[in-house]
Parts: sequence; structure tokens; C-alpha cells
Amino acid sequence: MSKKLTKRSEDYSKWYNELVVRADLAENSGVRGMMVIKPYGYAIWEKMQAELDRMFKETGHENAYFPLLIPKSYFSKEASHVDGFAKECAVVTHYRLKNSEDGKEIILDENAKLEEELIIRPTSETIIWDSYRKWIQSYRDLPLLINQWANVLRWEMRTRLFLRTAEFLWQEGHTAHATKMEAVEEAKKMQGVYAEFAENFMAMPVIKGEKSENERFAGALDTYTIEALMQDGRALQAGTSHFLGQNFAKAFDVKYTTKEGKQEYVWATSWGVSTRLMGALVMTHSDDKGLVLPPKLAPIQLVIVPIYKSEDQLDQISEKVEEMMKRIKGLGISVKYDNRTGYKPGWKFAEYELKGVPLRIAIGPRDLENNTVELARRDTLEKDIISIENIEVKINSLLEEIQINIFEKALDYRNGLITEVSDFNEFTEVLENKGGFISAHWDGTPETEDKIKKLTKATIRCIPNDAIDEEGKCVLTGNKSIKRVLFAKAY
RNA sequence: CGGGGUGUAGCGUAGCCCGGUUAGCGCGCCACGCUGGGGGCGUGGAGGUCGGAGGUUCAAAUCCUCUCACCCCGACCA
Repeated sequence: MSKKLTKRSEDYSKWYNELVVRADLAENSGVRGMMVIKPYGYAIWEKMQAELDRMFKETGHENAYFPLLIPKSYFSKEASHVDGFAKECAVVTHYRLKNSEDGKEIILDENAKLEEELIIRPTSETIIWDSYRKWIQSYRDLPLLINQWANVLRWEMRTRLFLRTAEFLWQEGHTAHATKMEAVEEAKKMQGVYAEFAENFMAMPVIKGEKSENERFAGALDTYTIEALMQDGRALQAGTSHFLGQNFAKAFDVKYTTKEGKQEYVWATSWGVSTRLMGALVMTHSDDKGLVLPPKLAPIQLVIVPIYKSEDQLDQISEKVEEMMKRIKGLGISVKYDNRTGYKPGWKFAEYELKGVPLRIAIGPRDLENNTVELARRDTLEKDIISIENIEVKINSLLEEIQINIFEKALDYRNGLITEVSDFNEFTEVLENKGGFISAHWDGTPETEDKIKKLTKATIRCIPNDAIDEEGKCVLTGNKSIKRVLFAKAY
């Protein structure tokens, strides 16, 4: 294995794959399109989960768990939903295996064929709404605010670690409301929660917006999205929140009695983010030396590497380190002391840079004499000799600074790659040579969007929430347009 | 699913076209020693169903068929 990663400028895709594997986040498994998430990667996911879970609960949601398998008949109840997912469903048809006649292999037992085939959930709307029918009787049962942490399965053609795997982990919120307005508000609120999480914790700037009809979730009336921009100029949909109208309520006959005693269908939302966020995290901040993790999500925030010649020296250093660690841990900072023998300091430095640990302390005999350490930050790669006195305070504020700095950096980069264009030549020129988001007028029709997609591979990522009303002409057709939308090539 | 490519030790690879000793090398791993402020060095050692199945042959990593997986480019998608 070569020591250095492929450079982003050489082959962005290769860089990403190498990095995910080398940094010990995940690896491919023996099962097509499915990955193993390794402990270091999973630790990051757990941090994401913990924070999101906290935010969901703060906004009034409760967790529950629904079955992995969905009867085929449930699945077919909502027509556009079927259209969206049917092509990528795995199906359970039998419940028993047996030895083959020659005893050499295990085969399906045809006597154990299921009466009704079961779909492995690609998303859980249908099975959840089947329960909601029983749970919801009265306006007093609303709103129903439920979230589920689960795995789902979508038989994708081409997969990539974290960005698109056949099985992935996610959360899916499913809410039911008495009024349309309340459901729309809920969907928008959760878009806001996602945006806040992305920006404050992942340090990943996102654009909040609405999906065009073409890009909407199967079965949704409106899809609210957060869109991020990766370092190769391609956009990544990082989270979506859907206003589902009464589609699922009607499909599953979920009605409630109003105060006035009338029967009404409920209004629904669903919203989700997945392990894809891990891919987004990697591609937003990392560099040619490896991961760059935001301190708020880094499993290890500070690593301490001793530099020594003799056992004696190591003992002295360790003593100093123990004392220092106590103070640092006291501030809730996660710190690892890597006193493994057999790895040289230089090796360890490179290793922790690869893994994106935000701060690194090196401490050797020279430091013992001066009561100092060498403190290096991952984001800028800057190193400083600092005093051990009150080091925990310095570290704490530096972690905060790094969190802000990588966000600002990503934001500058992203803002530099939003380009307003006024005609189609300019559109294709910017798309090919610069990349990023293209802000352009669009006549609002799916046909035009399709044509642009066919011609350029760019899609409408979103109609930004903050788009200003502005008369203009559609970049392709010249028809009237009232606001700009964001196009990009997307993951 | 269409086009192209690749599977040889944990990882990266040579050998394959043109079949023929014990399948070679680098990294990693284990032991010992020298080392230690940016992936250090030496000595010794372990590790292989050559992706899998079948076939051709006196003989297969090498030729043929099927199959599986992965990578790149398209269509599909969180």
C-alpha cells in the first residue's frame, strides 16, 4: 500500500474511496453493494445519531420501531410510491432452506413459500401508516410525531461507500397532523433541524430549498431539501423532508374525528437523513492528507504522542501526560494518549492526520524541561509550542475555533461556486469548466428540466427558500420565469 | 442493466500474450537489535484453494466455458 493518498486533483473519486477505507471508516463487504462500517466510522455515525436524536426529541418527537418486512399488498396501496421504489426492492419469498438432494448445497424449500411475499423496506411509510390507522381516531391523537432509527434496503445499480449503498442506516420521521398547514410547518421545521445539524455539527454549509416536481420524493406533494456542495463541484442532497399531503392517509384509510364530529383524513410528513451524511462529511472538509473532522463529531478530539528515547523518558512523559489529560478530560474533551511502542512519532502523526483528529500534542524531553508541548491543528496543519499551564483552556477554545474555521472555509468555497448565468451557453460553459451551483431562470416546467438534464446532466437541486422574486427568461426556452433556481451535477 | 477494465498472501503488485523447477517483489505482520521532534534501519521468520466452479492437457495462475465480486463510463437513485 502506498503511503500517500491519491490527490483530489488527480482523481477525486479514487481519493474518496481510498480515504474512506484507509481512515478506517468502512470497507466493502462480500455482499453486493453493502458495506461494513468499521468502529472508527461507526463512532462518527453514533455522534451524529446522538445529536440528531437529541434535536428530534427537543422538537417533540418520540422514537419507535416498525418491522423490517412489509407485505407486498401494503406496498402497492400508494401508487406513486410504488412507481418510485418498485424497481429496487428485494423480496422475501420463502421462510425455510433445506439440503439439496445431493447434499452439497443448501436450497430453497419450495414447501416453505410465503402466501404473500414480503418486501424488505426501502422506506417505511406503508408499514407505519398501517399502524397509524389504528393509532389515530380523534383530533386529540394528533399530531403524532414519530421517528424511527433503522436500516433500509434499495437495490441500487451502482454503489459507493456511504454515498450510495444498497443497505444503509438512517432515521425516518413520520408524522400525522390535523391540518395541512401544520403538516407543512412540520416538514419545514425538520428541514430547518437538518440544516442546523449540518451547519453547526458537520460544519457543512447547506442551501435550504424546495425540490422541483421531477426531483420530489415518490408520493410527496412537496419535498424540502438541504443541498451541500462537495469539493469536486458536485452537489449532494444531504437530507430531505416531505409534505405528503393526504396521500398515505387515503391509501391506508387514516381518518380522525374533528372537534365538530366530522371525519377527516390526516395530513402527513416524512423526513430522513442517512449514513450518506458520512460521505458528505468526508467530501466537505478532507484534504490530500486525509480526513478533517469537525471537533463536534470527532470520536477523538485530541491525540497525545510521546517522543522519547528511553523507557525512563517515556515514564516521565507519561506522568506529565496523565496529569494533563485529567484537566483536559475535565472539560469533556475526548483525548487519546498513544503510547504504543513500535510506531515512531512521525508515523503516528501521519496516521492521525489521515484519521482527521482535530488536535495533536507531541511531548518529548525538550518539552519536559520547558514545561511545554507542541500543539498541531489538523485543519491548518499549523504547529505551535505552547505552555502546559492552563492547556485545557487553550485546547477547548482551539477546538471551537477549528469547528468555526472549517465551516467558514467550506462556506467560502461553496459561495464561490454559486454562479449566476443568463443564457444557455454560459450555463454549459460554467457547468463544464467551473462546476458548482448554477443559479438560473427556469420556466417551471418538468419538460424543460428534463431537457436540460439530458443535455448537460445537471438537475435542479432546489428552488432556494431565499430566492428573490425576479423577472427573467428561462435559460433554455426563453419563457417567462419569476425566480432563479439552482442547478448542479449531483451525486 | 449496456460498454470497457481488473481479480495472484492482510494491502499493492510481477508472471498470463507464448502452459513446464519450490509463484517473485514491495508494504504490512511476528521476533530480536539499533532507533525515536514528520510514515527510520538491520537480521531472522510466518503467511498463497493464483476470486469460484467446470473443462482442455502428460502438465493450468497462464488456454476455453460459466459464475461471482470490484473499478471506470452511461441509464436509475437518499
